[in-house]
Amino acid sequence: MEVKSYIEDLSEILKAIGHPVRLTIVLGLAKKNSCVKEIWDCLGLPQATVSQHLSVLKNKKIVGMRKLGVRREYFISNPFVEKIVKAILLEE
Amino acid sequence: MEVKSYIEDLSEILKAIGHPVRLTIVLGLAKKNSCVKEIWDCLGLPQATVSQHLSVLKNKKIVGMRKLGVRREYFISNPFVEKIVKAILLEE
DNA sequence: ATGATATATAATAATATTCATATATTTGTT
DNA sequence: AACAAATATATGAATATTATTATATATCAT
Repeated sequence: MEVKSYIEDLSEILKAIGHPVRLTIVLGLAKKNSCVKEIWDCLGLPQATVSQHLSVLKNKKIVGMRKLGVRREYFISNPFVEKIVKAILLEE
Repeated sequence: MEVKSYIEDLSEILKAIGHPVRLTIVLGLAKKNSCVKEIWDCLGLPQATVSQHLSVLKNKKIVGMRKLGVRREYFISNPFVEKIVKAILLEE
């Protein structure tokens, strides 16, 4: 099991949200928790693409997931990312 | 000349600092403006590697540069990145 | 002008990321 | 049990990133 430094962890988080689709997903989740279908309907992207990006975010513990029947509801679960999101939303 | 959306610009910035070496450089610059030699002495990395990473940061307008004789002094020039750096330094 | 120091750039091989397509799983409904 | 809907995973080709090595440029001192 690999051990990562604080800097490595942080840079992986920044890199994960440093992708236009994933950043859009995260900013969207900041406004409203959503299931996959809502996200790809909204972004006009293939379902698999959205699932793949969500999976990246989930692996880095940036988002969490709740099962609601067949649906999966995603939400931001990382306080540092929430801070960044707030900084972005203030800038707009 | 390519036109980029706000989200694309932001995600490129996050991606640029989402690399362990570049994040280390940026966090270091937040404490003290430095020239290239100080940075690679300090990080134990080849000079070319540091120059290349600085060049990535410069292209994204994350850092600026001042000539001081043979030396080049780098400094953070992006307010959004400064906000993120502050958020990180508060977390430690 | 020559040499030394600091930095930048070019070229490239190794590696990682991305997106699309196809397929598999899971859950609810009939 | 069979089907449909929502989501996840596997595979692979195209592309991008990374680190290394070698070379080039710029500035200062002699």
